[in-house]
Amino acid sequence: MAREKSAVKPTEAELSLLNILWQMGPATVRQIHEEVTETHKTGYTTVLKILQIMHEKSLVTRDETNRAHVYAAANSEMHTQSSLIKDLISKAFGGSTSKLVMRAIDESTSAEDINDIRQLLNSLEKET
Amino acid sequence: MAREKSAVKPTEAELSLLNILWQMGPATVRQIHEEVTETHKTGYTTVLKILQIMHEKSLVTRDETNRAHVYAAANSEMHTQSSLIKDLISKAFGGSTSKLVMRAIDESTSAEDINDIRQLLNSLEKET
DNA sequence: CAAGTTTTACGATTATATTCGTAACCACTT
DNA sequence: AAGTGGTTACGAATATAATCGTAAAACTTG
Repeated sequence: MAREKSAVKPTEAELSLLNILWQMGPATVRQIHEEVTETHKTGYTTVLKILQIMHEKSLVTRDETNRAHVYAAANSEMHTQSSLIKDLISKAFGGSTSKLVMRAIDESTSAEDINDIRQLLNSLEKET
Repeated sequence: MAREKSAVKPTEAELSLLNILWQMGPATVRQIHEEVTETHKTGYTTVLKILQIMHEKSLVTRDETNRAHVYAAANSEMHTQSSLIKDLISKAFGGSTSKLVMRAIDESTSAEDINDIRQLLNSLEKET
């Protein structure tokens, strides 16, 4: 059995590019660079290099049909978020989801957020 | 104005030592090494070095009264957990706490965890 | 086609993280 | 005082991450 989906954790720089890809959809290096450089000045080839590395790690797919390759996130935002949370829960919360949630919700959490969460819980209303 | 409490994010190795310190309380390198090596074989001087670096970063305090220095976590587990969550929320959840919580709670979350969270929400029952 | 532009490929550099070997240092024992 | 064992200090080696310069390749246009 081959290891296809080894859980690769994106680095910070990689995650920032993934955020852009999730927002924009498939994009060229130029498009991605223009977007990322809005908030964080960085060189074009830096972005290119990181995308190439992400491709090696299978964090992104690459369409080489045209000269300007088109990159796309290999995994959904949801999927990646879930794995990042699971990672944090195991490394800093002794594996307890409720501890993480309790720590996440503090005095600064907005009323809307709290209502959103309450509705989510209601939707899980099974027995017990 | 000096920067005393610059938000220093512990690395993975550092976090694993902090977990031990939170669990054991102040401890010597030897005690920490014995504990960490239970689950992850590593050299004594490796642990020592990491603790020295953490001391430079002010992640731990060091009592040099006795020959075997006694290290202690500089910040509480709660405080560190909060800052790690805030970091993740900003880097992977567009700043939305509720998105993180919703992603944290999934079908695999235990009934106990869900009840814990529900009770937490109830305790926040203000107006709104 | 020649010149200029855009893009990819690749390697070098720098920074940070992790690991460990060696030596110096200190305390205790004999 | 010499030896023994536990401790810290320090630097080196390795690994990973992030950045960018240079050049070759691919296309565009005059």
